[in-house]
Parts: sequence; C-alpha cells; structure tokens
Amino acid sequence: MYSQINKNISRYVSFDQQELEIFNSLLEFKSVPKKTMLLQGGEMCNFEAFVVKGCVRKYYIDANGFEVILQFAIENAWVSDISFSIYEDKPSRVFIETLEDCEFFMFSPESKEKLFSKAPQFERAFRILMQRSLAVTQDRLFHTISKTATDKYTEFLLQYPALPQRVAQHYIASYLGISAEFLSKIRNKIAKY
Amino acid sequence: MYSQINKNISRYVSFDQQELEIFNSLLEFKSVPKKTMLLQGGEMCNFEAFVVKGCVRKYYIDANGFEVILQFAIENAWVSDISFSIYEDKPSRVFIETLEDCEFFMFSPESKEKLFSKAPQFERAFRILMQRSLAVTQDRLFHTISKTATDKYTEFLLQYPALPQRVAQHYIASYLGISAEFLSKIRNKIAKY
DNA sequence: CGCTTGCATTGAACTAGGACAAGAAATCAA
DNA sequence: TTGATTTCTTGTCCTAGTTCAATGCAAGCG
Repeated sequence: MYSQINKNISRYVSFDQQELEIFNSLLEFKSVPKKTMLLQGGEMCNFEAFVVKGCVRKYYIDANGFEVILQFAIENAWVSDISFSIYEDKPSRVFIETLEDCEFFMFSPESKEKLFSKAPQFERAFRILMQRSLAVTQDRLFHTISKTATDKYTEFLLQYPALPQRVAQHYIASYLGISAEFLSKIRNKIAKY
Repeated sequence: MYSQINKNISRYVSFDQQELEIFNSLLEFKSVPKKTMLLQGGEMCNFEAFVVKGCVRKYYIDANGFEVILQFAIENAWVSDISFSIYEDKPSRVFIETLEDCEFFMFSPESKEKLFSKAPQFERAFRILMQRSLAVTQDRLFHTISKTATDKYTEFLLQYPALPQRVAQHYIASYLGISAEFLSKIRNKIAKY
C-alpha cells in the first residue's frame, strides 16, 4: 500500500525501513469521489496530497472569473497549494478538484513538523521535491511565452500522452492558456495528417 | 557586510549568532562588472548567488534563438539555475548575466552540504526560500496566461517600480512576454493620462 | 570630436488566436 | 429510454499583439 509513495520520496534521498515507517505512520489515507473540491479558493491549504490513484486539477480564478489550470496531478504526483497559505497567513485563490474517483495520502503541516524532527533527512527530500516543482513551473512559463498554441499542444501530448483520454478537452485548453474552441481547431488540423 | 544576507536568510527561520557565522564563513564574496555572464547556457550551474548590489537577468533561449527573461534579480534576491543542473546531470539552457556592476555572495553546492551538516536548521530556511520562488513563479505563470499586455505592464510597475529606470525596455518586454515595439506603444498610451 | 552601435518610437500590414453563435455528439440522471 | 446537461466542433467576424520597416536619439569608443 505504501510502496508507491515510498518509492516517490526515496527518489533523491534514500531512507531505511524504519524511517519510512515513521513517514508512513504520519500519512492519512483518503478516498474521494470525482468532482470533489479538496481546496476552495480563500481557504487555507492544510495538506499536501500524494495521488495514489486518479486525477485532479489545480486552478486559479482571477478577478473576472477567468479560470487557469496550473497543474494536473495524476498517479504518483503531489498536489498542494504551498503558495502563500502554509507559511504566511494569506488565503489562496487556488482551487483543487478531483476529476476522477481518487485515492490520496494526505500529509498535514503538523505531521510534516513531526516527521522533520524525528527524521531530519526528510527535510532534504522535500526540499528537492520543491525544487523539481519549481523547475517544472519555470519550464512551463517559458513554453507559455515562447511557443505557438499548436506547439504547446503537441508538447503537452508528449508529456502527458494519457491525459486527453482522461480529462475534458476544455481543461487542457485552460492548462495551455488557449480557448477551448481554438484547441478544437488545432486538433482538427493535426488529425488531417 | 553580512547583515543583508543574514536578514534575508532569517526571514522565516531564526538563527543564533554562531549559526550565522558558520553560514557566513561558507560564502564567497564576488564583485563583477556589468554585462558579465555568470552562467552560459549548457554549463552546469554550481552556485546560488545572493545579490548584495546590482541587477542581473536570468533567461532561456529556445531552439529558434528566441529569448525569454525568467527573472530579474536585484538587491537581496537570490539567483541560480536550480532547474535540472544541480541535482541532475543535464546541462541547462539558462543564461545569467549582470546588467549593472554587481556584488554577490556566492554559495556553492559543496558549501551548502557543509552548512546543512553543521547546522541542519538551514535546510529548512532554504526549503522555504524555494517554496517562495515557486509561489512567485506560479503567480507569474497565471498572470502571463490571463492578463492583457497592458495589465501585465502596470502590475509589473507596481511590483518593481524602480526597474524601468535601471534596465533596458526591451528586457522588460521580454520578461512580460510581449514584443519591445508593443511595449513602447503601451507606454505611449499610458502616458497620455 | 565624429562615428558607430544599440535603443526607443511610430506607422502600416498582417496573423494567431479570441468571442460569439449554433449545431452535433456524448454523457448523465432518473 | 428519454430528456437534460455538458462537451466538442465549425464557421464568421474581430482584435490584441506581431513583424517589418524607417527614423530619431543617446551613449560608448577610437
């Protein structure tokens, strides 16, 4: 049951059996139906969720109600809103919603503190995870600015080949920063070859 | 001399005098003229630089030679390419260049390791710094996708009121993801009120 | 001092992508 | 099964922003 998450956390730092057991004892397993909100804009985010099974989207809403998907998290990914909510007291404008029936391990800030005091090695592992998210987000920013919509979509397909079968197309459009209609036209054009 | 950087690192975690001295002893002070490359695309980035004085830009170049500025770092900011270079062995496509005469504290991965082993509290401080960079980058991604060019520019002015006097306008355009000409037109329009 | 080189501005022509509308297809609820 | 709701497609028109000049301006350099 814990093998997925243990493999994930051991990716850049190795832990012995005992350390992993401490870690696992601090996780809360949670099964959630599709279309459930894990976080509502304005709430404080008091978890980091590891996706065991299923798919969620994390999105912002701006002042005019315009929605932008920041992240799809599928199996073996982490999702949370670390932005300003855990360490500062500002509420976030971020929403997190399941798109399929999901299974998670929920990890709370309090558990995190406990973990770091009992097994400080984990601080390092979480720092590296954070670093990787930053790298991914920077890359995404670069692509968003410099590529055409068609390029962005074809690269998206390479990166997440299974997602178009799993999530609605207009969500993908929102992730890419283009309109749903235009994505449809792009697909149409691509299909002709 | 060390007060700026000590204040910066103590922002979310507090350290005693002794810990700060260990930290300071591991930094290398460096004075660099303007237009110097700190990192050339393809090189491994083996530092994190804290800007004591001056201004640098960090940018990507894509396959067609198109340049995008990811970050301006001015006084009291950190700049580095953590993306894939320090912990994985892929070279980065990131460039870092000084735009003014600069003073830095350079912090190497080896020093970082030493610091964390001597004073593990710092691991936490660096994790939080990382977290803040991620939050800032996510916000920037969101704005890039959802705002008009004019909005982006006026918000940029609020966030970095001093920068337009310090850096060339076409760099700001590149940061905002718009053409230099269009930024000029936006400024012209704004000036009319 | 003049010369070159880079930077900002402006205008005209062009295009990638958006907004709107309406129909077709698919999914869901009961 | 059927109606209802959501999703996807397609067409038309429209606009924010680009590209490509051309021009003026300021700065660094010999």
